[in-house]
Amino acid sequence: MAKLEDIARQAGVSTSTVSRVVNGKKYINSEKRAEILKLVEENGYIPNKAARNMAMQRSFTVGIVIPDAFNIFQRQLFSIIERYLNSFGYHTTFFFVKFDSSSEKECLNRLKAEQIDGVIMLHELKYPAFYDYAAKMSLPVVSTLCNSDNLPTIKINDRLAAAEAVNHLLSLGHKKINLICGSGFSFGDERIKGYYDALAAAGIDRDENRVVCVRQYSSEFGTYGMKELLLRSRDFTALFAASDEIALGAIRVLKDEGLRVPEDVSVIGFDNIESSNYYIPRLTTIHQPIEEIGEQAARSLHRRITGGINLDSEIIIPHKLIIRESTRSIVH
Amino acid sequence: MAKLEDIARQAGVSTSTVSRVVNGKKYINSEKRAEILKLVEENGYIPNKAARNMAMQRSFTVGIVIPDAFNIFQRQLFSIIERYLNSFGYHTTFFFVKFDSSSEKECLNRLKAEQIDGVIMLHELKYPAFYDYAAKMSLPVVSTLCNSDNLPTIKINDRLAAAEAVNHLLSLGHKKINLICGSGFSFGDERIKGYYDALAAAGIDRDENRVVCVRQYSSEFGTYGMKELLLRSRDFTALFAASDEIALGAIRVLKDEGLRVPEDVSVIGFDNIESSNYYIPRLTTIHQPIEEIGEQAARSLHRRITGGINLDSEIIIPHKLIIRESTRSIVH
DNA sequence: ATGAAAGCGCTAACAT
DNA sequence: ATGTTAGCGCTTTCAT
Repeated sequence: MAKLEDIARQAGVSTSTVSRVVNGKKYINSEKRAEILKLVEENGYIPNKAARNMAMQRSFTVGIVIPDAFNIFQRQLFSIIERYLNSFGYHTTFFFVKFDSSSEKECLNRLKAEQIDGVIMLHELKYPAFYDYAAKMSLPVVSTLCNSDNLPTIKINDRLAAAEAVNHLLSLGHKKINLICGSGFSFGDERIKGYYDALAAAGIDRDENRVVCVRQYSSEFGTYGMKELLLRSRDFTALFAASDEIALGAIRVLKDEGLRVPEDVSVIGFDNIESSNYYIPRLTTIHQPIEEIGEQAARSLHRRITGGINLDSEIIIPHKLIIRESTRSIVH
Repeated sequence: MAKLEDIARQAGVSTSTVSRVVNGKKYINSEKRAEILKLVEENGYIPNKAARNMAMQRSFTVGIVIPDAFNIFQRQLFSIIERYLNSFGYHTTFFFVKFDSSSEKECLNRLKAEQIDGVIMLHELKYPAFYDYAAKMSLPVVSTLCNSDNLPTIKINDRLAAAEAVNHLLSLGHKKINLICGSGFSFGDERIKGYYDALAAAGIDRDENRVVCVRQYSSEFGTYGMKELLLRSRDFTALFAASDEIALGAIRVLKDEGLRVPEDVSVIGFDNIESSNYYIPRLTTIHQPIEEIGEQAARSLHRRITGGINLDSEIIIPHKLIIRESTRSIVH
């Protein structure tokens, strides 16, 4: 591969001059600049990233930390973030991390090895050393969807959104409302709180038998949750699922048990993944404005990296209730 | 951050010795080794990746090229590949590429900038310079799911699989079988061929009015395809969708038009994505053994990078017909 | 406006 | 078994 020196030799100038031209610095004779640019083009010259990283002590790349077992919604978000980061001039590197400490440690090691400019968390790491290191290096970190360690965060208000989902069910006349939630992320706890908030406001007693927590936010775990709930009691008319995928799994089980949605039980999901609009029945859900969340996350990190001032420590993106076919008025 | 030199100074040895220890080289005094390892641990020392890349002229990372607008199935595959590459000791970097030449060029530039060890293609680039460069640099490249430029490839036999899907429909008594296919990838063409193969073998005339091609393999585009087909004629009893996501979109439209699946029309998909088993009705489909495809792709690339000999230029992974609820015998 | 030279952190050939 | 030394390809201060 052609390198800076090759171009310099061909142009009869020093490597510094070529470097300046390539990096768009000022104070360059414009004829020389044109000549060098031409040579760069002809040779298909692209600067070596490792060398540049080394010299500049930074990498122009940001890390995205995501759970190894991520669901459709998270997958969608991370490619959106990637796109925006790119538009701000960053490369992206992904840190897939499992729910165990050796995996989290591995993640920290990569942070040390690569001289990353900043990181976006779609995952809540437990490993304190990670945050310590980031703090020590004053490495900008923002959190999105979830939040850990009081990082600056870009997300919807999960608690309010969950309450709104339950209020929708309540407004339809439902009183016996089950909840299947996922675990492992703080937004799960928030959604549970929102569920209880709405019920309390409606004067309905807290009943923990109506709540089940599953390990993942996937359809598979949705089926487990629903089966468990069915085992406990058949006396319910509505279900709030903490993700659309959980909802789809749950509806599947309901159907297999001879219960119709929405005739016998109303189901509301959360996220508004693409397929919820193609499901039968179309899923009523809470829309998370994923495009905007991704954009704000990338933008916020960019501001921090470039030393922006007056930064919000929390950006709340407005969610929205999407009423479709899986919920309806209770029949008395 | 601690660097090699710091450790060397503390241990009272040269940097080469520390380097040897860190890289697990032989011929080291075992006491010194222990001492150095202890220091490495205490200092939380992790080698700088850029420096190592530079010195070794390689990066221990492999690039994965994927379409910017990738569907659920491709997303699932790429995280599987990432996992296997990791187990072989590679880092992974993703090249999201759009269907335009500037994006493909950008992809080539990154290939030049980073000293990538090899690449796995989940996408078919048109840009010849990409392949030229890879050839010139003798950069190992393998293709999976799709195939371009006669790269070594790991995939199912799409043509046979499609024929098998159609044969399943045929065996159920269907004769008027529509096809919604996607475009942009060679496997789409293969599946169309397989569709015609099966029909021809059954003595059914080729009828291009039964075939529609959409731009993406998503549910959204599935709805477009189905609407178009419905516009042309209602005289059909079965549909072969070239992806599960297309199938879901199509079934949605069918249902909206008052056509029941499978009572009025049988639908078979392709891929066997997770949600096809939770859909209502559960989707009959062709299973692509995604885990195995990912593993073989990573393994094959690894062998090429490490200079393996006698490498297959094509690995065909066996697919499987999964019969569920969306297809049934025709009612006469 | 341009060049010379030092240095980023590591590896590896060579010497001992 | 270990140290010395010369790069890897780039950026950047310091001169001029």
